[in-house]
Amino acid sequence: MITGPVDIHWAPGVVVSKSQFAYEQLHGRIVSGALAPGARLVLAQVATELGVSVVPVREAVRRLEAEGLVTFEKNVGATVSGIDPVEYLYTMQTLSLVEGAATALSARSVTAQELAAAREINGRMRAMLEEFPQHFDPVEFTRLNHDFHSVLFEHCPNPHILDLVHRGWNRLTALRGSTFSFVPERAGESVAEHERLLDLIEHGAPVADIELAARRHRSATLDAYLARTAAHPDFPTL
Amino acid sequence: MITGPVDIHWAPGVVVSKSQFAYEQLHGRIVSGALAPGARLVLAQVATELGVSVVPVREAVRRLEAEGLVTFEKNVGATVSGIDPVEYLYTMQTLSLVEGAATALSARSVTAQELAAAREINGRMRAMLEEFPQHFDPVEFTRLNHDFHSVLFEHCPNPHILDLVHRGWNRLTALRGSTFSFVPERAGESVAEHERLLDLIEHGAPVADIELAARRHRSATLDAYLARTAAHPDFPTL
DNA sequence: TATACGAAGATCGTATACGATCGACTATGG
DNA sequence: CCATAGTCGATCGTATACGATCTTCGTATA
Repeated sequence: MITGPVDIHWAPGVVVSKSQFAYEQLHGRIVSGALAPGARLVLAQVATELGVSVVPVREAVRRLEAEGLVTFEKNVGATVSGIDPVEYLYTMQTLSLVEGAATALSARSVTAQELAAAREINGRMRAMLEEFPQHFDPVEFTRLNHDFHSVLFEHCPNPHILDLVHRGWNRLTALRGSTFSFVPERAGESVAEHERLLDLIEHGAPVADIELAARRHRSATLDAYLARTAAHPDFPTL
Repeated sequence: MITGPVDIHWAPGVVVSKSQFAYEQLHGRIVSGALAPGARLVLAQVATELGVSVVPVREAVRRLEAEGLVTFEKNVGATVSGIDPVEYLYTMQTLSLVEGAATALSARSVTAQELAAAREINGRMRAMLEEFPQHFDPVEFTRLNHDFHSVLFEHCPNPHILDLVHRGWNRLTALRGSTFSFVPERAGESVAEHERLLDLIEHGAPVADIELAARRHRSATLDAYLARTAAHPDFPTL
């Protein structure tokens, strides 16, 4: 048996530890949906599958726990996190906050090409609604939605805020599936709001306006969700 | 030698694992300043001191790394994080964002007693400035400042946001020391801004106004810091 | 039948062992 | 004297071993 680090060679010259390898494997499978919420992660079993020992796996699982993708219970084990309505509310509200900020902080750095790319993506989203309204695919629509917003916040110069945005998106897409499967009525409004957001950015609107627009855009989706479930109507909002 | 979990009995009925124990020990020593930025954390050495083996210590260190209190370099080791001007900027900006939100979300839940307590704390801060201006103690002033703000954001109903606020404060106080040692000129303005913030909350001002006031209060301190260092004058702000 | 008790299996938490890696120091050649 | 290659010690990364704990399931008893 091989012992020691045995660094897996990733790209030429790049080596990753086994715990990093285990983390990336599990993270990928959770975010991609291959590991669905509720799936149990038995350390020894995962270790065997990945061809490493339990120690790196354990470390990977703890990292995933810190990101909210996995729930770890003492002396019991790890499962891929579920996300109940309350957790959904918390996560969406937090994402609304940090994504609004990231979008505003990025606004001045978005290039004309990127703006055009975002418009093109939004055009495809609109086309999905107008041309094939009877075959609306919420999964694909949600994916495009992610790509659209990525363009707008990826230039965020504050890596802490950007990291929080990524974590929020990961949690939502991995644990909740496609947003627009839950609130399809938001699809049309989203496309229109995207257009307004692009205009604000293009015309160099005050960053405060951009932040508010991006924030509202997301919290409106949360409101639509809450209206459906009628849960926590008195939860304070911003 | 004792092996196995050996759960330390904390309070009656409460048991914590050794990795939790190690985490709490290290976290406490870092936040309290007993372990200063730059201090090396040699796993085997820490393990001996705490009376556990290296595995739980390693896990604790990784948790601290995720919180930004420790820097862990592959195959080299862990050190208590320093915080350079750029990191300070990132952290303050993020804290400005989440603390503003947490304060606004808490505003409606703050009781009259708590409001009075906050006023009392702010009164002591004012007294420090007015009565003994020649013996201004920035450390004590910073502590009171923390207590003041804690009252205003601790009711935040969104635990994710509240957690981010705590992490931000921890990072700043542990790694940077007392804020008002760096920008003593902000002390007087802070007391005045606190008063305005309390008034807004007491009179039930719109949460958006409260959020903005709380956010500005913090970002003004950041601005004062940046004015001193003259670093990154073009960094985008909210 | 329902409940309480207890034993067995699965799984976790931790200790220990050891190869792998990095940084510093030393030696050697230019 | 400086640069470069080689060696050594300190420390990390991972594998393995094993006691501790939780859950489950069967059995006895009211």
